[in-house]
Amino acid sequence: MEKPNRSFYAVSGLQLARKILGLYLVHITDHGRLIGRIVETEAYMGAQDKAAHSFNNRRTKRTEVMFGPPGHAYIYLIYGMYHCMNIVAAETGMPHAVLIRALEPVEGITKMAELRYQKNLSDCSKREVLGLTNGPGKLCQAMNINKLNNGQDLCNSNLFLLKAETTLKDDEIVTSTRINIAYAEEAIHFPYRFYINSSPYVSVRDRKQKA
DNA sequence: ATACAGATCGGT
DNA sequence: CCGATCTGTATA
Repeated sequence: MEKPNRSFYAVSGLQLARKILGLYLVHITDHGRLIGRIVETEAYMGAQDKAAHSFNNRRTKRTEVMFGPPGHAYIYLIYGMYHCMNIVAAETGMPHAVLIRALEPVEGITKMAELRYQKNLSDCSKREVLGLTNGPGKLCQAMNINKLNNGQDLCNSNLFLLKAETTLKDDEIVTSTRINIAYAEEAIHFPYRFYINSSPYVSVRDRKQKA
């Protein structure tokens, strides 16, 4: 499997959100390789998107990475206790990003269980196994991703993507509105969330999904 | 210097 | 549904 190059990421947030579904997120840590397959994403479209931290080109210490070149990690602390990971999209100066909302655990699952629950994978219930990475905060905990990874270059660090062997068909993907953005006015209704319909690791399913 | 809300999660 | 927990951001 192959690592995407910089130009892979130099597309709009919407395009990238769809494009990275099914790809693998890899984190090489001191305790081994942690790998998950991306099964749910959300696009944040920068200046024009009221749900985005970079809405209206708000440029602060926190949002700065999103204004940089594509293919870097934007990671922030949410609610004082969890982290969320995004991948910066689009060209430099255009602060698009893609939030990774859910993974299917692939490698290092035992370690993920320790990081999430401080216990052995074999002692986890089925519910706990499904809860390993089915949410943006959960997957960061399981993958040992935190603010220290903010700004890392996915083209040149221990945190990166790998392309999948197979590509997904459009009818395997559900498009829906984004989660927990009630403050975002008209953007509440934008169809900027994507997930693999067959995956049991999706965080929230759409009530009336078409595909 | 102060106020306040948040791209979440787990327990009730 | 509620509370945890704390930083980023805006306002002054």
